[in-house]
Amino acid sequence: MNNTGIKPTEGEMEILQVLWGKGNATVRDVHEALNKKDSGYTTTLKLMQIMHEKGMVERDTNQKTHIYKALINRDKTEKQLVNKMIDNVFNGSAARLVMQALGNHSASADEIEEIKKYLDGLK
Amino acid sequence: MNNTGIKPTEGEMEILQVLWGKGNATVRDVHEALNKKDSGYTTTLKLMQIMHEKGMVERDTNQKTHIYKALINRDKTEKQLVNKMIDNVFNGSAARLVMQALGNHSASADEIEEIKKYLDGLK
DNA sequence: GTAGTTATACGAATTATTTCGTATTCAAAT
DNA sequence: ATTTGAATACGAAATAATTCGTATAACTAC
Repeated sequence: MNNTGIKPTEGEMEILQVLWGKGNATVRDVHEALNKKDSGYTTTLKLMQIMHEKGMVERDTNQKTHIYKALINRDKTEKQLVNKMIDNVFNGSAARLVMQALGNHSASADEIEEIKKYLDGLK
Repeated sequence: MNNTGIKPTEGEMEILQVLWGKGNATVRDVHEALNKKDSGYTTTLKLMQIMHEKGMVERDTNQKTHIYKALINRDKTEKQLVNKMIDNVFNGSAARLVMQALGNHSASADEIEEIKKYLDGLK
């Protein structure tokens, strides 16, 4: 298999988020999308360069301004992080994670409906 | 409010896991519970000492062998980490996290039933 | 009481991650 | 052509996290 064991750091996740959303983006695009007051442009640049070294992203360097694109798979990465959390925080219980995710804040009635439908599909 | 903003590291989470499970534990208890082939006893010790400095755990030092106990709240900590992941990985959608958690990891039929009951309760 | 085992304390090395400063290059506008 | 602005490259500092080595104290058993 391919990207087993790749574990993006928190900063890398933020960037991947943007790349997955936009498809393609320049460093400036990304830097502005995450409007961090706390860190500068070259920080974002450096991070993206490191991600490139790691093979997480590819870039088109034909123009002066490089265009970046995520190389690692969104779904796989999400699954990996969720699994890690299930192990690391919830002792292996997916159910406990789910309840924690729903019991607390952001689950709207719509979302809950959606999830129920999804569950019915699983059975 | 009390522990807002406390963010256990990964190593700390593993230890908290054990402490929450057992209630009380010595360093050796913890070290053996997480049987890491890759790091030694004093590493676990040091981590737990640091957690003590940070106020995450308390300890009874009356005996030679100290007894540790988690001070920070399990539920709060879990919620905090889950919320962070919802933001950081799932762009704010709890539903997406839930589906990722169920679609992949071994959510058993029992677990799914449990979750559905839980959802009905929420409505 | 001496040897052996098991604790804690704690400084320091190692590794990972983030951040920035500065040099340089390129393009556009004057 | 020269200035100006925006881009990359890259070393290196700053910060955070983990790991270990070694000193020392305490308990156990001979």
